[in-house]
Amino acid sequence: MLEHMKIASFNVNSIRARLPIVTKWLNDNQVDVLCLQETKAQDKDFPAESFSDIGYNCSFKGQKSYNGVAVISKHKIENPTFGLDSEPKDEPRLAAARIKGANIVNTYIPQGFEPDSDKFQYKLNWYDRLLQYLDKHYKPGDLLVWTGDLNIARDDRDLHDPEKLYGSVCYHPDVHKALNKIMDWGFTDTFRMHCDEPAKYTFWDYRLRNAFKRNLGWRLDYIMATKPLADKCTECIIDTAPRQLERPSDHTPIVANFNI
DNA sequence: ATGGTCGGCAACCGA
Repeated sequence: MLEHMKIASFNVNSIRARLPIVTKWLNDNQVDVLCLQETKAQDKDFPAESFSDIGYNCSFKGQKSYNGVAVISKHKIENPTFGLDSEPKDEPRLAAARIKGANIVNTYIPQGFEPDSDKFQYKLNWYDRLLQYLDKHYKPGDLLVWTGDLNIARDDRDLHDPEKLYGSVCYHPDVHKALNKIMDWGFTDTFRMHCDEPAKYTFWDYRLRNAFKRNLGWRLDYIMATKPLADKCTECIIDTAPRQLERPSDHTPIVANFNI
């Protein structure tokens, strides 16, 4: 591990549409690792050269139109892998790697559509399969970061209207149960280590008028760490600076700093 | 406000 390691997560909603925002953000912030979700590009179309030009390596898995994950790193990306162990593997939803001795699992978890749909059952099942995956490949005592767009707001502080939205696919007792099973395996929510305030969001729906300005948002993006790493987490912040630029994503980055 | 806006990609799907 480095003496100092900054890890970030950003759902970009198309890496090609957001390339100027992402490269500017990397130049400004110089994080060690940036995990991306919803890159929405096939591998042949991923702009890897734009990252190597500014000193970053990348590992990515995409598909046409939907999903897609990437790990962007200043350091060597060791043993990059994609997807869950069981079928369907959903490779464009999970990227894992080892960087400077830290294990990284970057996920774009299914949104779930509606509570009574097959897609919601698929989301719940995805969480179960992710727990099996984590338990097979890692131990709670490992240096492990699980990050990404988890498509869940954890509690009333994490969404703008918890009463109205309770029971919707990203704020539902079943997804809370599924996420808490993984948290109980051995993760700490690094943002909540440092901030217990409500209304700190990482996502604002494009479909709500002036959602960002009115702060009608959700906290859906997380940096979870196992105890050995969480003990070293000195800071975790949500960076809304990219929201001020042209054509922002509907999400904004979250960044955690770890000191050895 | 039971609406609304994005991105991909070429008619709608997904969020």
